[in-house]
Amino acid sequence: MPEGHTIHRLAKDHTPLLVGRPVALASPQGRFATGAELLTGRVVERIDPYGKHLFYRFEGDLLLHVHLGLYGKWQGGFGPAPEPRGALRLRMTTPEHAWLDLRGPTACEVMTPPDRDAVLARLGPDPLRRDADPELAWARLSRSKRLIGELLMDQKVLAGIGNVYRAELLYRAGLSPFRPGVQVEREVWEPMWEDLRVLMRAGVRARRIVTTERVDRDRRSGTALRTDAHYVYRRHGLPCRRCGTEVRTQVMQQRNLFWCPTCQPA
DNA sequence: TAGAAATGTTTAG
DNA sequence: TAAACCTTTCTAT
Repeated sequence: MPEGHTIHRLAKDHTPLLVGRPVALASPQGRFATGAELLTGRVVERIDPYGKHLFYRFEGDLLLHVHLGLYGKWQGGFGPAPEPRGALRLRMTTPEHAWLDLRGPTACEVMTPPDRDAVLARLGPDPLRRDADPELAWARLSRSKRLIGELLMDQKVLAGIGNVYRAELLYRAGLSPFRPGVQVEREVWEPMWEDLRVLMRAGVRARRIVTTERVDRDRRSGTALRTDAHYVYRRHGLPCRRCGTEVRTQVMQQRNLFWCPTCQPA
């Protein structure tokens, strides 16, 4: 689930539930017990998504920082919350009887504004944010000898992109993951940035990553085909949707990379 | 029941 | 570069 589109979706979903309300926090698992106690009863002032990070600002200049990591998950509902099962890091409840459960995050911690600024300082522009400066990404990308497939995963270059968007963005651009950043032309990169914004915004709306035209069509007709959502991601060994060449995979930047050697020539 | 994998990041060596 | 960490889910035995 959690690339940047998920984080922005969560901020949109949680804002009407939490902002302006005093929230009760509990940590049935116990690992966030102290933080939950510190924040309980405070009003949530706003929720800011940035890359893969979520910041819930509480009154009193305190922030709840959440990073879902690889398998963190939020679930929620209205009415009586279910009996806590398994490892439940955090449960938030509102006076209106909305509840939100957080499991498995990499980060769930209380922060001060300077702490948050330190986190933001490590992030490049987030394509989903209006205030994103694409020149910053270009500056870091175009001066690096590292491979474009590595650079796209670096949150200091671009914040919010993950392994699915990396593979799909490169495929749609017809660009080899093995091209060094310094050898990516500006005329190639600029449309990629725009495409990434389009894809990630679509991901926020659809609540999942959809990069293929076929799925766009199917969604319009109300019959989304889950298996057709991607061009290359996790399609290792299957024929490329456009040319039929076998999609390849190899670990790059600690994650499985997928690409079509014909559509993305080295 | 065990093991692997998953849309991620940090720390150790 | 490798390992650790957080949790769930699916597959194999």
